[in-house]
Amino acid sequence: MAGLKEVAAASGVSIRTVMRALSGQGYIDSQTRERVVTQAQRLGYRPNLAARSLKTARSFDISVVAWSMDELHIAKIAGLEQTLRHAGYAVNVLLESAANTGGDWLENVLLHRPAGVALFSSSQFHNEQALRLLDSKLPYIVFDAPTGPLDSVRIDRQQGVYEAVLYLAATGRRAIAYLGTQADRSRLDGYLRALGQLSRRPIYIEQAEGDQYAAGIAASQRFSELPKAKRPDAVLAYADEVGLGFMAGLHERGIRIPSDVAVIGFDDRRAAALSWPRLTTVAQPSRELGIAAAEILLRKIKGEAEPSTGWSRTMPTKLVLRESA
Amino acid sequence: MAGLKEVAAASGVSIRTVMRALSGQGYIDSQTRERVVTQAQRLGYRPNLAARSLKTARSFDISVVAWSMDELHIAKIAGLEQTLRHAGYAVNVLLESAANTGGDWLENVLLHRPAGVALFSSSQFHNEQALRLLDSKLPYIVFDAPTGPLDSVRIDRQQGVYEAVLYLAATGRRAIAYLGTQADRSRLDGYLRALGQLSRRPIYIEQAEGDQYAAGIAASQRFSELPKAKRPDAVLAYADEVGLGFMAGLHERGIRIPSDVAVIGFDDRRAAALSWPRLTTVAQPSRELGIAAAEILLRKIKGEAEPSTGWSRTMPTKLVLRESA
DNA sequence: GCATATTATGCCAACGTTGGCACATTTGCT
DNA sequence: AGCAAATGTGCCAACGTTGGCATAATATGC
Repeated sequence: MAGLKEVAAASGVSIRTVMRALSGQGYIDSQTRERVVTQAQRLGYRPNLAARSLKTARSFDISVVAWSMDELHIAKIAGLEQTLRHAGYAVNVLLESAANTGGDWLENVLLHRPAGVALFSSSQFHNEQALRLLDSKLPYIVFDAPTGPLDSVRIDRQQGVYEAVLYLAATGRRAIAYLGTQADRSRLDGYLRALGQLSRRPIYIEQAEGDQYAAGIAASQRFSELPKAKRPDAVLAYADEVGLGFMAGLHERGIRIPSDVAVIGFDDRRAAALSWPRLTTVAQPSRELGIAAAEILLRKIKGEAEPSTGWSRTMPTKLVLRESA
Repeated sequence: MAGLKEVAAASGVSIRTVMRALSGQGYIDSQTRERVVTQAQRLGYRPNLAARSLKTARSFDISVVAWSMDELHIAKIAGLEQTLRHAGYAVNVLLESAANTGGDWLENVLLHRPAGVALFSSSQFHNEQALRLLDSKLPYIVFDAPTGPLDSVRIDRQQGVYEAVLYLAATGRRAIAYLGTQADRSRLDGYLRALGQLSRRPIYIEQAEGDQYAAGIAASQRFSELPKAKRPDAVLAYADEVGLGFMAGLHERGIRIPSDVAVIGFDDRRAAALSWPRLTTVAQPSRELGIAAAEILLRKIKGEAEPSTGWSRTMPTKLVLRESA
């Protein structure tokens, strides 16, 4: 309710002086400052952010754009929000699911003139869509963008899988299979790299399309049809959901985990810690990813240089050991 | 980049006329309008929201405040966001976890002068905290507030549990136990109401404090120590996590689900659909809750009456049938 | 005591939009 | 033709903050 004007009147000084007292910039008598600050407090002065944005032609909003909200996004957003808020920015969420206005997402973002944008990559935003960020000249960061010209924070999937496979080998597993699709190279490459190092031949269990849990169950069926001697004794699943489905199918068929087969998932969804046995999995440092994204965004906003190196950042995963492996 | 001024210059009319052309309010020659609209399009006119907010003294932001992001919040936020965006509002997220600035959450909200606030109730925001919303005079809605003076959208937990128990009885279960704490009355009341109707005596399995999954496992231990004849053949768990822990413990002890014991959870977390067997559970209509909250907020903002009835809304749950019961 | 920094304060315009008001033009009616 | 109503357009002030500039008061150096 109270603006600079009211505070000025109450303290018997001009608006300009109130500004100086509150912003701490420029010369000001310390007694005057104290008097003004007291009055501001008493009157409950709150700067009008709209007026400030109008005048300074810059905003303190960051738009976070995602196709849909996913459990995996949340921790990232939390880290992002925390960091940005510390820096005085507010986080604005735009969910671009099909159900929404149908307007163009970027147009929607630009309308709000945010100081920056964070985009969650997904099949809907891949490249053609996301590349438009470059034209917009807005400071931006993309979560988990595919390799390309976009600045992005990513996790090292390849390395994550690599380490998981080595862990399985270290715990005495002889035949380690990869349950996934050929589409995602990074995970597959990690698997192949590890097997190469172990001088073993890869074993593929193809993941069916569609629902991942169902695909896991389907895979367990094919698995159980193998003669016992030829069954892998460890499976690295493309994602937690696949791994959980696979485990469910194994339970159904009386195959024991981890004694008969060890299973490792990927993502560390909450469900991985609530299954039986609890699923060992490769976790992303989600909160840290969010923080890293925020920091990049803030540096971009400040206009710090380093254009040559780009702003991408890849972070390591962490193997979360539970009972399934 | 282009403002009303530029569009006005390009179309050879005054700013005021451009406004009329674009807002569609007041008299305007249709040819002029067309010309102006064309120019606006060509120049990529985007209204300056800050200027608008400043001038009209109202904003089109809604602050969503939560202590932390939770899987269960997301779907609600999605529904909320969708509805609010349709109405021209943007959703602003404030996470008030301990890690944050330490500033007062309400102060933070007020600083942004949102058109309204949606608060996710939690132990941190219970009553003393949330009641301050009333003083703020801001349009607000609380998700899942405890019974009290606050306008809120809630689910009918009592009825949800009631129906779940009746379902268990209908499928031939004779001894239906309640695994939970005495603290939460609504669920317990639903259980008691159902048992009363069935003329059966309640069976309690006390849920330990702390981690819910662990509490479920602990409960399964006590359960398995009962002589077989005295074991309940159905368990209604306070929450999915408890139920999942309970199931895990039963697996460990060779007790079969659902043949020996049926288990029903509460919440329909994602993990409930990824367990083995998949957990039957009481689901909240999350998206609809979000939409309902948004609608209430919008009506409050519009200043529609009905102060006598309040704005609370309770919505029914839905029993999601899976294999665990 | 005077000139010159230094410190302290105030005035004013501007950001882009909006709404009140006034003016100009056209239409409809007697 | 005359007058009122309806239609079309423009001017101007204001929202609260900010930054440039000017002025006033005090301190510093000779």
